[in-house]
Amino acid sequence: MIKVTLKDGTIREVEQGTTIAELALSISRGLAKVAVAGKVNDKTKDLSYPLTEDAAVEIVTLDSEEGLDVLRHSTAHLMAEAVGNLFPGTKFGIGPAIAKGYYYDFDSEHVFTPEDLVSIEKEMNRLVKEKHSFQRREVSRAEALSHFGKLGEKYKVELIEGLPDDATISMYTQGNFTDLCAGPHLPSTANIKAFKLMSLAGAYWRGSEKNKMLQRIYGTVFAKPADLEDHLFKLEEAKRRDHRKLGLELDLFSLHEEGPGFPFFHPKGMILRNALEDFWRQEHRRRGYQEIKTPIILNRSMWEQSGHWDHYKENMYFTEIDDQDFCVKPMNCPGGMIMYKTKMRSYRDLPLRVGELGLVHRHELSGALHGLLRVRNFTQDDAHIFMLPSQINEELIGVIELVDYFYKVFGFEYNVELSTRPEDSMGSDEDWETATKALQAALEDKGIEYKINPGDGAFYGPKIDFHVKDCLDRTWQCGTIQLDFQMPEKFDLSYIGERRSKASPSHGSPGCVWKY
RNA sequence: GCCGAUGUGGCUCAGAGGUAGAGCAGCUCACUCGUAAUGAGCAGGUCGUCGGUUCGAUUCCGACCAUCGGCUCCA
Repeated sequence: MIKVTLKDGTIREVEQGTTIAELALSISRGLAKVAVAGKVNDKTKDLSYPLTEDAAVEIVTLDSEEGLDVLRHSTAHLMAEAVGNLFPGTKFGIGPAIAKGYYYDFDSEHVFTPEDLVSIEKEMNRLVKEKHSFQRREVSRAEALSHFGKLGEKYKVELIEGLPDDATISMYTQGNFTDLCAGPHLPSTANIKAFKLMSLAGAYWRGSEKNKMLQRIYGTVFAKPADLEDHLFKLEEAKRRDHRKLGLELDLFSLHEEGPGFPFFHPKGMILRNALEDFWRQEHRRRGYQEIKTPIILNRSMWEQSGHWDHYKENMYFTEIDDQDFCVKPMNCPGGMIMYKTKMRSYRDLPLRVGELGLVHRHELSGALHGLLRVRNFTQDDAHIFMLPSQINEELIGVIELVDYFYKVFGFEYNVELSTRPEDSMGSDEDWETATKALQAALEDKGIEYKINPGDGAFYGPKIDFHVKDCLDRTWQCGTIQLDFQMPEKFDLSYIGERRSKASPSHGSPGCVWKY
């Protein structure tokens, strides 16, 4: 007999080899019915997993996000099987569970159409009726490679090769479809009761535009039909709240072929903008910010000095004045640097908090444009904080609180990422290290959960990115807090220190708490 | 940029190889009924752009432009 500690803390004695499904049944019939997987010492396992030693076990049900993830992932496999049946020769990419559903990437000669989704859905229904069980099998690396190698599943082979040496490699089979997968899965396809295929999209293998573009099919799935309907209804409701639709109906703004990504603000839209700006000014004034305005066009040599010419050129627009090259600003910081240098600064002046509502232009990829959320010009409510090294932490925390305050006022949900040094960047490793640590420290002091986004920092410094959610739960990178030691150095900024020594201030650039 | 879809009057959409319609909005007149749409009438489109096929294209083909859904939420 072994001892199993349940979620509520009770300890149960069961025979060695008892599966999680049997354990669930021994607890209650109702629980066994909704159980989809188990967690053994915090590791998710199939219901068929036999318990061999004392452990903490939790039954995962469809009432939880974890349970739904199992359902979603299994449905992805189901869809892959259907696609494989209908379109022989299809190669399989990955098919993870995502929020509210799942997707699967396929490499197929056949170009999928919306009509195909209907037939794939039918095939899925057929497979559900056949009640195929999901069978797990653990295999050696060599066996896995040979299995998928023989089938010409090059993406699977690539995945296997990328697995860590000590990884347990497992494959799941249902019906005549076998996939490389860590699991866990539902006991059977029969447990999939409420799904719908949603859309088709192109997606680069592993998200890199250097790789081949695969065809992605998105699907959604829920525990029961009522939940699915509820979700579809909410999607419809969200569409009605799409800012692009509202912008048109309420006569707030418009977009035109004459200027893709360059929005026109109408009188009513300006009323909103002005109200936002009033609020922005009020809150910044309260926090010790002064306001400036710097030019939209500055000469090339300045952009060479700032590093933009070398690191940001592909996103910039250019013009010529009196036979000299000029650039349209993609960022406000260099203007702020020039402003700083207009007079001698003392350490007593620091921190110097300066805000700017600056109109910036950036060349975004045509396919990325989206209403007012991804545009080619926008007013960025930028700020430049010039500060002593000793003031960094406090200032960063102040900015984090400011961003949080603004988002809370408008009811935005957001998540936070820490973006680190990109390949194409400038400055010493030490500076990057210091700056990244400082941002990290500020986040940790505030107790904010964040995830690291490697290589996505600005070319001159790491940043904290705030991703806000839209009505369809899509996230958009909005606010960002950057800490850079590069600009002050490039522009030779200085202040007179306590001992009359000259030193270079640090520059924090809390860009766009919002942008519009 | 890449994959797929779409592109018809201000808006929402229908339509077919032979030179285009509906509703709403707009304008005029009447009604005055008070808070999303009363009646009658009028006006409004080189059917995204440019080429090609054809006796003829907005409808077929191609290119381009724009818009929409996506482009790691990692086996």
